[in-house]
Amino acid sequence: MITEKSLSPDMATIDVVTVLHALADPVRLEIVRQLAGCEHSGPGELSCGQIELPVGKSTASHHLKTLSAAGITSEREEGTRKYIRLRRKELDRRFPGLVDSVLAAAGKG
Amino acid sequence: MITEKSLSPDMATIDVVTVLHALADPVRLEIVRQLAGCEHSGPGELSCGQIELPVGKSTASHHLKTLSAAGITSEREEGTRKYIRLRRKELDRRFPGLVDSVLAAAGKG
DNA sequence: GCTATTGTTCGATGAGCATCGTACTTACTT
DNA sequence: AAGTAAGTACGATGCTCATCGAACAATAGC
Repeated sequence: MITEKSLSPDMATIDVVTVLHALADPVRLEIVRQLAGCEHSGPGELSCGQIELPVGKSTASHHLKTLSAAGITSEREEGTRKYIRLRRKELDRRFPGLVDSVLAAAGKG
Repeated sequence: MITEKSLSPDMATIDVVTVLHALADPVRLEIVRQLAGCEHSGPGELSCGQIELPVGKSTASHHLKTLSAAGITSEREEGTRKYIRLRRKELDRRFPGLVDSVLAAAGKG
């Protein structure tokens, strides 16, 4: 069975401070990096388990919820798995250059 | 007397997460906005008192210290006043496009 | 010298949050 | 049906931090 759960907030209502706060965490930034990395070399989405993080499952779940609530990611359920992807297009339209510059910045040691 | 106190951290050592965290606060974002606003229509710097904020003096002082410690601003003392400015050039060189995109994003309701 | 003015420091307070482990739910597999 | 795999929910814990007011320090001006 394939369910579509679209709890992602409307882009027009999304606050910059919320986005910045969501990105201002090492674990969440790493999630975004991995999601961006699979955008052009994969299906553009990852299941929770495919994202490799230095924290436990429940903590990862918390961070993924934070990113989704901030409007940065969208989620899609399929069976027991949940697939996450960057809301790249919408983000770029609302906050031009933000994601790109943050990703470039995150790429630096 | 004119003192130069350069407590600003070296740009090369500055962490993206720290910068994002510093920007992820309404008050600090407003400070950055006002500093950016006076860059090309003024001396490029503001004293603490010239920055209008909806918080008390001690809180403003705390936020200014946070921005400086994150490498986003530099400070210059002159008498009893302290003048703050954006470290724009250095930031742009280390994190290209970041400040611009954040400022543009912050300009949206 | 006295008095504003400017900004910092300190202690307290209250809220938010990153983390963990355990228990639970749902779905897939055999 | 029984077991396993994938995530979520919950309660607890401890840290960080935004905020305030009051006291302090340093300088400028009269």
